[in-house]
Parts: sequence; C-alpha cells; structure tokens
Amino acid sequence: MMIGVTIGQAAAFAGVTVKTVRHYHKLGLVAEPERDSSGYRRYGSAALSRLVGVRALAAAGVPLAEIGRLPDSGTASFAASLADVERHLTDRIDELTAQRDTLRRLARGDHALLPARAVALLEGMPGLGFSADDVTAAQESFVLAKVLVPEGFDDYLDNVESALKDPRFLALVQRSAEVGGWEPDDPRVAELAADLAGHYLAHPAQLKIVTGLQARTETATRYRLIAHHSEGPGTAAARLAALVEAKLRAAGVQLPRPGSP
Amino acid sequence: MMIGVTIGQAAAFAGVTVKTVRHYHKLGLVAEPERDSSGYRRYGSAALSRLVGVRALAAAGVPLAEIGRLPDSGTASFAASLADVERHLTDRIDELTAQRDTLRRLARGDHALLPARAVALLEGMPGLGFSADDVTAAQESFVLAKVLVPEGFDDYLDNVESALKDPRFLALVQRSAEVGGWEPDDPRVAELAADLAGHYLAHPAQLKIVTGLQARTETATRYRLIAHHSEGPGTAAARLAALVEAKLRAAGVQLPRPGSP
DNA sequence: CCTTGACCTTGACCCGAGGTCAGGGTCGAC
DNA sequence: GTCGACCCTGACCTCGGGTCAAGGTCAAGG
Repeated sequence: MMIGVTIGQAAAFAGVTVKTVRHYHKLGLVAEPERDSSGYRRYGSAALSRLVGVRALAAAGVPLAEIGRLPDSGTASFAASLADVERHLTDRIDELTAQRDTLRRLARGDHALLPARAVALLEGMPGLGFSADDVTAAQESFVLAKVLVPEGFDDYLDNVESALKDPRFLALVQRSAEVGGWEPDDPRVAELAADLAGHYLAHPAQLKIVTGLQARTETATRYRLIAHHSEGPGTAAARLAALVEAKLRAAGVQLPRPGSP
Repeated sequence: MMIGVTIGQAAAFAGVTVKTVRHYHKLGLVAEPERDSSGYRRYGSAALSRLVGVRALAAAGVPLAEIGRLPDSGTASFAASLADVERHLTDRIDELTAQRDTLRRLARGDHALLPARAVALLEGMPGLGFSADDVTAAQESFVLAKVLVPEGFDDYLDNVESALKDPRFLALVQRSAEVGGWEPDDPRVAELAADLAGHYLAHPAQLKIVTGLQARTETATRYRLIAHHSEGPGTAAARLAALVEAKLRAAGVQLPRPGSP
C-alpha cells in the first residue's frame, strides 16, 4: 500500500516544478516528508496543504526567506509582514514604471536624456547646414557639459541660443565645422582662429560660451574634457582650439591651462 | 601632464560606482581606456560619453547583455530593440501588479485564494457552533479539493451548500466535529458512523458530497488525500471514516479502496 | 623621510529563485 | 530484460553588481 503521492505529482498539483519543491525543502519552507522503501519522498495531505500555502505566498511575491520567518497565518504580525512585502512590491512597480518612461524618451530619439531646449538646438542644426556628424559631436558635447557641470548647463544653453541668432557667429561656427577635413598646417586654420578670437573679444556676451562653464568647474580637467572633446591629438581641430585659446589669453581672458589644478 | 580623469571621477560623473565601471569594462560595454604610468585607467571625453550613454540605457532597464548587442543609436533596429525591452518591462510590471493584487487578497484573510462561495461557507461556520480548529480543517480540505480536483470543485461546493441547509445533516456534521477528542474505541464512534451512513443512504443528493469528487478523480490516491485529510492513523476520526465507508460499500456505493489504481 | 588617508589594482565570493547538467537508481509496462 | 519516465544528490549558472582581501600609488602634512 503506497501512501501519499510522489514529488512529481505533488509538484503538478501545486503548479510548480519538482526542482522547486526540493528547493523549498532545502530552505525549510516545507518539511521533508517520509520516504518509501526506495527512498522516494511521499506526500500526504498535510504536506500538500503546506506546499500549496507556500506556493500561494511565493506567487504573491513574498520572498522565500520571508515565508520562512512568517508568523502564523491569521495573526496581526502576519498581516503586517504582508503589508511590508506589499510596500516593497509597490516600490518596485514604481521603479519599473519610471524606467519604462525613461526608455520611451530614449527610444523617441530624445537622445541621451537632454532637456527639451538642447534637443531643439540639435534638431535645428541640419537646417543650418550642419552634417549629421556635426550634430552627433554637438550632442556629445552637450551630454558631457551636462554631466560634468550640471549646475552651469542651463546658462550654457542660454549663451549658445542667443549667440546662434547672430549670423556672423553662425557663419564662424559653420566654417569651424569644416575643420575636420583640413591638415593641421592648413593656412585656413590660423585665419579662422584669428576671426574666432576677434569675434569673441568683440562680443563679450558670446565669450561666455567659453568662459561661462569654466567659471563653474574650477578644475582644468573638466573644462578640457568639454572644450577639447572630439579633437584627436595633432589634428587641425586641436590646433585651431589651441590658437584661439592663446589669442584669448593674450587678450587677458582667464582660461585653465593643461596641468594647472 | 595627466590626461583624462581617474575611474573614481568618471564613475562619479556618470553617477555609478567604481565597481560598476569595471563591470562594464569586463562585459565589453565600455572599451578599456589607456592606462597611465602607474597602471591607473585614464578616461577622456569619448570614454566618458560612452559611459554616460551606457548608464542611461542601463538606468532605463535595458539588460547589460542587450546593451552590448545593441545596434547603433538612431537606426531603426535600435528603436526596435528598445521597443522589445519596453515590452519586456511592461510584462514585468503587469506581473508584479498581479502579484500585488494576490497579496492583498491573501492579507485580507481571503485565505488560500478560495473562491468567494467557499469563503462564505467558512465564515458561516463559527455561527453554527464550529470551533476555529474546525474551520481551519475545513479550509484545508477545500484547498486540497480545489488543487486536486479543480474541475469538480464547483459541484462539490454546490453539494455542501445545499446539504448544510438540512438541519439533520448539520447536526450530524456538528457531532462529527467533536470526534477529535474521543478515543478510537469510544462506543459513540460506531453509533455516529451508523447515523451518518444511514443519512447519506436516505438522502442520495447529499451522498454526492462523498461520491461526487470521486467520480471525477478516478484515482484512489487523490480521493483518499481529500477524504482522509487531517486524520492521524489510529484516531477515532480515522475509525469513524472507515466505518462509514464500509457501511456505504455494503449498501452498494462505489468507493475507491486503498491500493486500488 | 615617513606617515596617513584616500584612491587605485586584481581576484574571489555573495545575493534570489530556482534552471540545467551529470551520473546513477527505481518504477511500471512491454 | 529492456525501455521510457520518473526519482535521487550535488554542483554550477543566471543578473547586476556589493563586499572583502591584499597590495600598489598619490598628495599632503610633520
């Protein structure tokens, strides 16, 4: 007379796998039942009942460790424990919902989670004659500026927005975008550097694009990461930036120097 | 001239821990940057930019393995991958929400997720003179019946509901509930068994409480698990059940026997 | 020069809730 | 006696890092 069902049947009744039942035994959530002569576990009604109860709690999201410590069903502290689990569950749901919202922004091309104003600036660039690579480079610069100097980012966007309304500045920026294809010793580099420095010095409000961030960062390292982003060493772009900085310094503008604190 | 920032600074900028950055390197999500003379990693703007991008995706719930396989940002398949992740996220949110609902039912004393009718029956028991232990035993029997013979559970509840409207049957059930305190050889056991069997045979509709489940389960094992739940071997309850079954069988009622298939 | 404390290096083990694989024993049916 | 389905134990895998261990490097202060 075989008494009780085997582990496979018990698992099927409770809607779990055999492995799961053994796992519950190992964690002490369900007592190990008697074994028959061949060493198989045999489950009676009490064991099945316990297994179903544990399963109901586990399916409701109660962590297994919690189930092991749970007071008797029906008591007040039992209800309190469940309320605790429910809070935890709600937090997790809120977290995932926030993640999903973030993901939607990311998928909508709201690249790298920049604020709406920055996205608008980037989206206007192709209409002003900039290439897709230019847009990408500008976006990366925005991301870096936001990450490295978050408290100055809004002012930075203010400065860029108003400067781009000046057609002479816009023309200079457009010439600068072409520097990627030049040789470092191209004579146009020095010429453009002179024009840029001259423009900045003639329009102090626009000079703030360069100096505004620096006033906040204090450390040269961050400034250099932003200002010299996407310049390979020894390129025409690097030489252009160095020339402009030198000219501004010569005119008395304070700029961090490589290696200074 | 130290070029680039250290791992701690890069991690702080991206809002992650040092360990996390190294983890990303190990997974190949961010290329290992150059090392300085002392072997420290030095992060330039490109590496920082990449780190921030990876972080944005990870914070949006994209699995790290997915980030590694992700096509270039901006392409159609990139958006498709993100949509995939979003579906996954939504599924998880739905799952957790369902868990929370289940948990609320469990916490509200909606014991073991029985249907409303079963809960109503259990809640009516104390008013009929049953003890808390009796209610618990009945609840466990319900749970077992539901798990072992789900398709017959509704009919079973029908039978129990209508039988309990018969005051003579109710009186018998109340006497049966006291059997837990008796000795197995108590003369009242045989007396009660005779009364129970007589009542079942006189009221075939109520006999279905015993035979209805059996007609569906087919296997003796399941029937015995339900019918003989909460009877320790050698107790008065077990003897009572055996006597009732014997009398019913003698009257021609088909009941599974221990050991039959 | 030496120490102190903060930072960096690699490597190994830990969490939850089981899944999967390996190697072997047992059952009922043919 | 042999097949397929079931059972046994034990060890390793997941995922996104956290934590610990044991040691090297750096800048500042005495």
